[in-house]
Amino acid sequence: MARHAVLSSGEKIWKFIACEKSQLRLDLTLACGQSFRWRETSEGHWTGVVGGRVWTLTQTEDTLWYHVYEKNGRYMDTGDGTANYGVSLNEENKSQMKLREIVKKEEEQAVAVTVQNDEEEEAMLRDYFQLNVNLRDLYRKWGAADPHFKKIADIFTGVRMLRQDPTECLFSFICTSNNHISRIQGMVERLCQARGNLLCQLDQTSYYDFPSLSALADNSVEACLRELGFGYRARFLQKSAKQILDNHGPKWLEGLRNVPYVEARDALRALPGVGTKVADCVCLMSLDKADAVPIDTHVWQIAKRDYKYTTVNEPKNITEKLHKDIGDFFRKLWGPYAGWAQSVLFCADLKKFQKLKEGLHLKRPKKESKGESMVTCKKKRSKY
DNA sequence: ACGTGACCTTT
DNA sequence: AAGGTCACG
Repeated sequence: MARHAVLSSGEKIWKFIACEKSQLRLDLTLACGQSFRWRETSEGHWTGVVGGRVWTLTQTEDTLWYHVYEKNGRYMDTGDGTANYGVSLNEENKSQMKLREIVKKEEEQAVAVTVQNDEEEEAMLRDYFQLNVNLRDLYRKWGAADPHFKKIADIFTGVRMLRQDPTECLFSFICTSNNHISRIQGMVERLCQARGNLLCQLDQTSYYDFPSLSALADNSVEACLRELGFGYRARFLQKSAKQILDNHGPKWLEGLRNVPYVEARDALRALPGVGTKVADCVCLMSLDKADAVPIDTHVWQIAKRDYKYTTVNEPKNITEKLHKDIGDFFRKLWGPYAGWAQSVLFCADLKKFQKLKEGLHLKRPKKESKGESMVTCKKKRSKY
């Protein structure tokens, strides 16, 4: 059985893109809860599915290395040489000259196909990581406008917004309501396993594509997902898929990339299981709305704790008004890429990344947190 | 317009 | 209680 590629083994063909760690940190970007489909398959090596293909990524100081697997789980070599043999051998009547000519032409075609594949793969990664956006410049700008950001940013460099497939993003984030990351990861994995196409197997691990809208809209989906532990979200997923196909069509989600932020967000909110927060996540992470700032309980905590964000009559839960006000607050502070900046602070607040903060002296004393994924916010005594 | 509780399941 | 949403008053 095929194995996961490892850079140090040297036996595999790795391709690469020049990319500094200030522009991209795989460990932070792929594990901060934007996408739920990446796993660290060996140290510093991340394997996941993008664009219907299985990839392993790793990086050195100024290089992003990538490997794409064949659908059957074998490594992609220099092209499909095997497929060409039969054609040549069948031409028994050809002279040696003619045969050589054909073989040469086929080789050239194979090379051309390989080059074309390489270019396509690089383009896919550049698109997925949005490498045309200069993250270091953005950090500089955010840091200049916001001292707290600057303090965090020196450690949490390279946290970059992915440009995810809108269908995967929407249906993954419908799963996030009232939920935590570790469970969401398992649910999304089971969703792909149950309704997505098998792409390849590596080291006993099967990789599946994210299910299509029509696969998700199938009537059997709700019961199936309830069996798989999705709870009340099972119905939201099936109903949203059906509603999109019935009311808009299969290309609709992608089309929202060319629609203004608020309009796209409101369109998404019409779907079952999609409220303001989920809609903002989909806008930011898959629909090119860099100024969408998803406000969840943790971002609210961050706003209160680190930005002394206060409200006259503080509600128990996040209200629609609070969504807008906190969003506007951060958009004013960080500018048109506010959603990207927010994701840096969100990432820095994840419990699994707290060890990176050692040496950074925070105002608040360290306290053992019972929270699963986030640092709990210490309540202000004066308020009670 | 807000405030509240139910909703599935797991830690 | 977990990265909310929906249906009520």
